[in-house]
Amino acid sequence: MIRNLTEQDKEHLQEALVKSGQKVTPQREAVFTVLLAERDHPTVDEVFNRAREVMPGLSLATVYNCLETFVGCGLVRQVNHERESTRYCPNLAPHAHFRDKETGQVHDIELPPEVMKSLRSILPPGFDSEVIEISFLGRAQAKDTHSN
Amino acid sequence: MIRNLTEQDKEHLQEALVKSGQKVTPQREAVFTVLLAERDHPTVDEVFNRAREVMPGLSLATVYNCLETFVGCGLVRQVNHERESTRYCPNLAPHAHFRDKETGQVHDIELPPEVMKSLRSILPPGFDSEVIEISFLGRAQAKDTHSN
DNA sequence: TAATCAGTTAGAATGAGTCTAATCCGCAAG
DNA sequence: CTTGCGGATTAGACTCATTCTAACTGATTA
Ligand SMILES: [Mn+2]
Ligand SMILES: [Mn+2]
Ligand SMILES: [Zn+2]
Ligand SMILES: [Zn+2]
Repeated sequence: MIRNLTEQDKEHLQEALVKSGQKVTPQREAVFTVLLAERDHPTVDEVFNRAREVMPGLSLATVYNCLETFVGCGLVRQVNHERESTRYCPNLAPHAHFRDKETGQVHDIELPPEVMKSLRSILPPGFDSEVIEISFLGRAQAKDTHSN
Repeated sequence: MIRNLTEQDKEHLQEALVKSGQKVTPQREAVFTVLLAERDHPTVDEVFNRAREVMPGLSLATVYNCLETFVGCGLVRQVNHERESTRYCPNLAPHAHFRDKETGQVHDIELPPEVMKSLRSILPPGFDSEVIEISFLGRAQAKDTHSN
């Protein structure tokens, strides 16, 4: 695990950072690598602990900073469930989140455009929404090993 | 404002509490009254401040306790947006929440059963969800005085 | 009356997240 | 090369919503 970024991932990272006037740094690469390695919606602490394995001097503050930067330039999404610690998701496709009440795992749920449309359609006139968050809470049959 | 509970509201409160083995108390009545008076999704502090006007000795801890009790027996829903303070909503009909980015106000959005169904339909087999939370973020034309 | 027990209360504790101020470091000008 | 600059990193202090604790209240019961 924590295999390296592909060239494509590196370009993605660099482009998004540079486009918003920021730099690629070893810390940012390490944090981004962690996010792409296991798409299990880790918390800041989980990202921190995983990233430290490959960059021991990394600080928690920097992990917060990197993740904030990534959110700011659209590289990752924040995922909140009730009052739990914020989690991070590098899946840029429109999707909802399903949290397993038993395991706490968070799964991505694909969100077809037709459903998005039906959601937008329930807004009364005068309401304009940029962001729609959808989260399910329930139980998922543990039939996959790869957490996503 | 803070008009009294109707008989129907009192019964609703009493039934839900008794059904889950708890008692009607003056504090719980006061907090519930506040929630029904202005359906603007107040935070704990807002509930606290409004309820104190009519019951000056009320403590913040008790407001937390009452609200937790109400959530536990299904009288109100918690509403979270990102990491902001939790808000409370006594609207038991299925609905989504729309938060106005400008004003911070939270509005209820009716959720037709057909939309609920289309949402459930996007869950892959093996995923069973009891709770679906939908929240919009955007701007609402300020065309109504009654906050809802 | 005395015991019981849920509810209330003030204040301490928790902990995710934010802020601050010092340091680091890559790069460009001199 | 040195030096200066500015963004990035860092440790640790701080915030503040929420939770916890332990004492108290007050109604009900034995
Ligand atoms: Mn999965
Ligand atoms: Mn309204
Ligand atoms: Zn996701
Ligand atoms: Zn509501």
